[in-house]
Amino acid sequence: MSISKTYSPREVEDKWYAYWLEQDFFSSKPDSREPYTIVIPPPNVTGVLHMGHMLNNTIQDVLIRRARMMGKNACWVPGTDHASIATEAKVVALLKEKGISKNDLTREEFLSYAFDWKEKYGGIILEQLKKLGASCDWNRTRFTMEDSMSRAVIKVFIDLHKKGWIYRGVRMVNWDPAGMTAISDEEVIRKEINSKLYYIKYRIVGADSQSEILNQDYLVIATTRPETIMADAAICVNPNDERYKHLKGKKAIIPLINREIPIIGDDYVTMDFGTGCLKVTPAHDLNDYELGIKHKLPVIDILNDNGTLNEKAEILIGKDRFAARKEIGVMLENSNSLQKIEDYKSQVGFSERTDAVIEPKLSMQWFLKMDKMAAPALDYVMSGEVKLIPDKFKNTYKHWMENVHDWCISRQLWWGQQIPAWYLPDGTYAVAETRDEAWQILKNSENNTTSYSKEDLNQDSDVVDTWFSSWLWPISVFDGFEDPENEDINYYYPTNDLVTAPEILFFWVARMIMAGHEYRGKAPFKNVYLTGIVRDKQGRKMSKSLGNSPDPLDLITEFGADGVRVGMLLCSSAGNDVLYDNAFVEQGRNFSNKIWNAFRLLNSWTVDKNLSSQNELAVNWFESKFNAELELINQNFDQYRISEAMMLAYKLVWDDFCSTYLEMIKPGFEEPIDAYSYNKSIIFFDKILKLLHPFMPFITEELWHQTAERKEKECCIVAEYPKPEVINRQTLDYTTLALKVISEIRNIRNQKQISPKEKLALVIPSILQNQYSSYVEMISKLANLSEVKFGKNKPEKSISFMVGTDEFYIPMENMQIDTEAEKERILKEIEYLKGFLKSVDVKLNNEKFVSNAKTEVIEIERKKKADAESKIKQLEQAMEML
RNA sequence: GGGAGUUUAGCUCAGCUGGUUCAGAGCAUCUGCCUUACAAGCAGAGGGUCACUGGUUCGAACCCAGUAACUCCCACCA
Repeated sequence: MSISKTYSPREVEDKWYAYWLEQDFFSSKPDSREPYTIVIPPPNVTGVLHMGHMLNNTIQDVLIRRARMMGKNACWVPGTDHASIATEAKVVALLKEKGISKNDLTREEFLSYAFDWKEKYGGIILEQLKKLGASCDWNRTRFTMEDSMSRAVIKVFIDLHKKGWIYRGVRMVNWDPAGMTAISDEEVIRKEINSKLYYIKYRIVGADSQSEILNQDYLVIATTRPETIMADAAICVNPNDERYKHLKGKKAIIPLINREIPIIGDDYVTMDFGTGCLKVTPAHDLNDYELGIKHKLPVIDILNDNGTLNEKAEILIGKDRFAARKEIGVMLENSNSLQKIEDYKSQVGFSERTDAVIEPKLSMQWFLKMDKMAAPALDYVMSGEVKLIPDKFKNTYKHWMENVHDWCISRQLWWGQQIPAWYLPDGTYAVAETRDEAWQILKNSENNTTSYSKEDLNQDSDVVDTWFSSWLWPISVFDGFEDPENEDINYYYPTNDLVTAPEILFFWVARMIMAGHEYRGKAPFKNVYLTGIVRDKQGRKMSKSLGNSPDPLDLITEFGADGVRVGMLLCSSAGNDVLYDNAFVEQGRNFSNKIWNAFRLLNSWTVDKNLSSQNELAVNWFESKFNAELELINQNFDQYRISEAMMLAYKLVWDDFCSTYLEMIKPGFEEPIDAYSYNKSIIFFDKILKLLHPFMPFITEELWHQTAERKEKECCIVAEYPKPEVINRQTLDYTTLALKVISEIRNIRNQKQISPKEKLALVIPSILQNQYSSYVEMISKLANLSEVKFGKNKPEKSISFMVGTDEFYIPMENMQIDTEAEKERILKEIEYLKGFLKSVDVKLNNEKFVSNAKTEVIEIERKKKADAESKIKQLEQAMEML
């Protein structure tokens, strides 16, 4: 049977994924084993897989598969997030295409459309994860808006309200005019924008308009938002500002609408910024709002929820705020109220979900007090009970937790958990799960409800922030709210590792810790592995809009899931951004191919049972090598240096197993191999497959079944992860030196342009006879030698090379030896060594060094000196011979 | 404006407690090879003033101070 020269992943991947599912290998139930649990950061239900997911989920799958093989009860809980703003926006857009406006629908109708849509397109991303090989327990798939999880959200809301941590209040919120909802501070992305600073003249009431001194006639105010002048409530100057002292108590007139406003003083105003005059617009700026409260100014809100101007603006009613800004500029110009326009850079907030410019807006919202919850959540991380990997994020975390703001949790949307607050027409309200309970609460309260009936109650039309459901995720996926003592939650909680992006450290990670502490008394996980952001070669974040992101599924088709996984791991150390390049994935594919071909070689051998066992040295060496590397790999895993662990495995397989071990034992063309070597090699390969399985699940499973007859259910995915065994350090050291000798000989071949086919001879210094006698065969084979001798002197016609402090010779009787070149090479070497020796001598002659340095260090220096001297001596002898 | 981080080979990054695993790895590059597992390969080789300037030390990529560039987070200067 001939096997393809290249590995073709496609059928292999589908076949094994289906088989794993069929055998139920991913599913987990509580038992006596130690649990190892990961909850997936739930992707948006409407999302499609992007490179960030690939990285994130590859890491999770590596961790979970390794834990499974190490005998733990591995449970990876998948699911999706309802992502209220993003999903609602998509549904609204879809309805719009059908000619349906959200405003024309009832809440129920809209939600029914939304659920239909979710049923149809939701969860595509989970199907995509399967292509990557994700070994989630799909029976446990959850959705943040399914009934039971929603009930948990409502329960928590009511509980926190009872505790007095949830409150309702008028606040300046970040209003997203595109999403038509308030969003939290964390969802606002600030960007520096090139804008214009408009210098607008406000006439002063009572000033002599004929006055020759223009400056007394009007004030000039610098603003980036001229469209809000109609909402001005005052003009504010610094009371210490000499320029404006005379204006105290006077009034100014808003241009265009000619409304009078007072001129007030407050030292909030910086004198040297702009003109030193500030227009106070309480409805549209947070500072102005606070200034307005202090000076009891009216709030004039001139904007509709969608960002257009309303009738209070008096002019430009119905125009969008940005259109209005332009028009006002022109209008001010025409009415001679504009002094000048300057270019200006300012920080503007954008909605994370819709990218609309945020409008500060006063509105009634629900808030969650954060101070009480933040304190313990900070402790978990600072004490190391929850470890952030890498720990540089500790600082950022601390800073945020110490300056945390109350969390605006209400959203003016329909897609989400509706806030369990019930209002009477007079504005009194109760927080309760049902209308009946709310009615009971209100009846029992001191409020007078006699004039109302239960039917007069209206539920708050807002929903809670999506994060208000996802912060419960590690508990709610195990039904820990509805049934706090159930078997699952007690077994799986707290989970082990969380793998997520640093971007949502506060949105999500910090809040999960808060919820975990509040409702389980324990943080929800022990380690948080923070991946970087996947960027393109130029360092730009990969995004759909830039079109710089490859489609992960295309990559999987082209390079195989294993190749893509390896590629992602190769370019990603924890917490560092990933500069993605297809070259990494290619490297991953090539690695798959390498493993495939190692198998082809093993598979091609015929075993001769009558042959005595050979290659014992090679076998012993690789055994030790494997164990030594396995130890290192495990150490790296323990430190979550997964990329490093991957690279070590890569080198072990490619360099040590393929390039070295297999070449050592490979029989000649069409010759059989002895049973000992063959069986050992199969055992090694088997271990290698297991070692690689967490990184490359598909190819390893495939080959695992090809290398031996396997019983039903006997699969690599559930095989026991190799354990480090005996390491013979001497074998490792001696072999390393022998390999060095081989490499030197090959190098000389290259330099002297001697064909690898031409056999050479080698003279090994006789003092090394003990060390090298068992290596003669191996060296001869790998360096293609005809004869190896032990000797004291340099053969007359020969080339020499050094390994360590020993000089080896390759006799070259038939070859032309360029004596001059050889001399020159040796001289150069001697010169270098002498320089080196000098620097060592300086050190050793330095009394301070000898008296201060550790004895080991001094010993090392002495050895360096001795080695260098011995090398020089040998080289000088060689010179004489020439 | 405040804070954190980064800067080591052409690229991506290791380098742990200051000293032989100290200047490393992978990729890329160059040279020679279609050698009966693999050209998605094999065998070799060449790449670095460890951002810069000082300091501490017998000894600094590593510790300290300053400078520069970049990145991220936080923040209400119109």
